[in-house]
Amino acid sequence: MKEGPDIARVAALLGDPARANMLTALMSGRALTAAELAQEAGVTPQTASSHLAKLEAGLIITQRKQGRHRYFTLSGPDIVEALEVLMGIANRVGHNRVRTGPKDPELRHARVCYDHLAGDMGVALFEGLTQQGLIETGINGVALTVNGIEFANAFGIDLDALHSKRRPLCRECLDWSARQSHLAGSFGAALLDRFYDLGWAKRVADSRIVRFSTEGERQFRELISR
Amino acid sequence: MKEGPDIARVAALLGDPARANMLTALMSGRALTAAELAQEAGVTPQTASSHLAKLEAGLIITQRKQGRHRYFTLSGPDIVEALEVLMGIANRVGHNRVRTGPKDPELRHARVCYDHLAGDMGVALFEGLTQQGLIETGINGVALTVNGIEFANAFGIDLDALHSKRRPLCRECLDWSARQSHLAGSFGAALLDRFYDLGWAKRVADSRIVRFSTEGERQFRELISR
DNA sequence: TTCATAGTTCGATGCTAATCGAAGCATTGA
DNA sequence: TCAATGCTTCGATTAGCATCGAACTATGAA
Repeated sequence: MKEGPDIARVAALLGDPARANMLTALMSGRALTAAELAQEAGVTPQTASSHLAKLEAGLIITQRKQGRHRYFTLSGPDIVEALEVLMGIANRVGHNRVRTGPKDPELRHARVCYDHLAGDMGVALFEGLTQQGLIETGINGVALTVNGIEFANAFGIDLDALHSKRRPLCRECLDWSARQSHLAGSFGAALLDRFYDLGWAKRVADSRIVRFSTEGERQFRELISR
Repeated sequence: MKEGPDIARVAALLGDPARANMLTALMSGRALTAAELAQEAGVTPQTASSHLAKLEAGLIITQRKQGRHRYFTLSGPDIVEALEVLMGIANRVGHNRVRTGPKDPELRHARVCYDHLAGDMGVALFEGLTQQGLIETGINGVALTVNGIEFANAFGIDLDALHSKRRPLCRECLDWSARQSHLAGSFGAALLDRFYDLGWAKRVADSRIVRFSTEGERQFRELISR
């Protein structure tokens, strides 16, 4: 027989559309209930239950019972890493889900993509940071420059805390509405969190829309065009 | 509906045992023929052909026709990355088969992981440097100690030049054959470069194997056990 | 107790995909 | 030209698994 870690078993667990949808929904780090995950995946609760049982048996996710809810989370940062690498490959080889996107202008303007900013604002952020020499795109992907590290600290982002995670700091993510890159990875996520904290933007409930306040958007524009 | 890269499609391609075996065989960097891959996967040539067609259609591998042979290679370094991450997960969750890591003993001994040294030699390097107090592992990752800086200068590594790059100087990287850490980051890469320069080791063409000369390995052992 | 909500288990169904034998191309060498 | 090798295509079989309706368990609230 063959030797080595059984990657097929793990990959097969990620290789079902319903399960992949659930897992990407969990990438935000938030714990979600079985019902929420079922809706996220577009399947009935029974089907979701079966998938969740498989993912748990495979130690991809863990669950925590609380009252009559069951909260699921990814079992470790390596799962996030795997999902991000797979997203990168899917982008490269052009395996994108093509759906005639909702024409909702707010969604096109600013929305969350897992846990970071996407849409026109996300693309603007990526371009602004690049223009200012704060991030650089090389053969190994995107990375913070020395100036970028300074910028992050000044903006109130604890890079050490992010570094300690296994997840890559910066990563490109193809924007489906703008067809350009926006910034993913733990730094991308931290930036969006900071925008929330500063009160520049809020997430609209039950939607992927990120709504910037007038003042918030002004300050955001200033930040990326400094 | 959903947006974004279609992870499931890519993961499903990696999620079949036969295909996963083929892909891991290709991780060595060598181009292999359809027949070799069939044997590696333990399936008949017909079945292998079908799998290879799928992998090629999914742009996971590429083929090169040469005479009546067809040589297959992975389509990019991101595939290697994905396989390594998946191996890490499989290890963590205990989805193992008999032995870990690459089959080829030379690959297990010393190979490149992107641009730094991995395998038994890589792990030995990491341990040796730690033992001598040249690097230290803290909550924020690995860092050079004062003695380590001295060591680096004495060994002919220009730390200032490395510092100017945006890439972290030291970084831990889990070795998938030895299941222990080896040293990545720009310092890890610089060390390997230095080994090449000193003639201690050479990279084997069309492969990830790093081959140390007898004398080179002796000096390497001395360096890390001083 | 009774009802509502959250989630699971069971069973049936239907689809997909892996597998291999047999036959078919294509290339090379004699 | 013929034979051998390397690989693919075709067809049939099989097995696994995703899916959902229906029924069941568990928790909480009235």
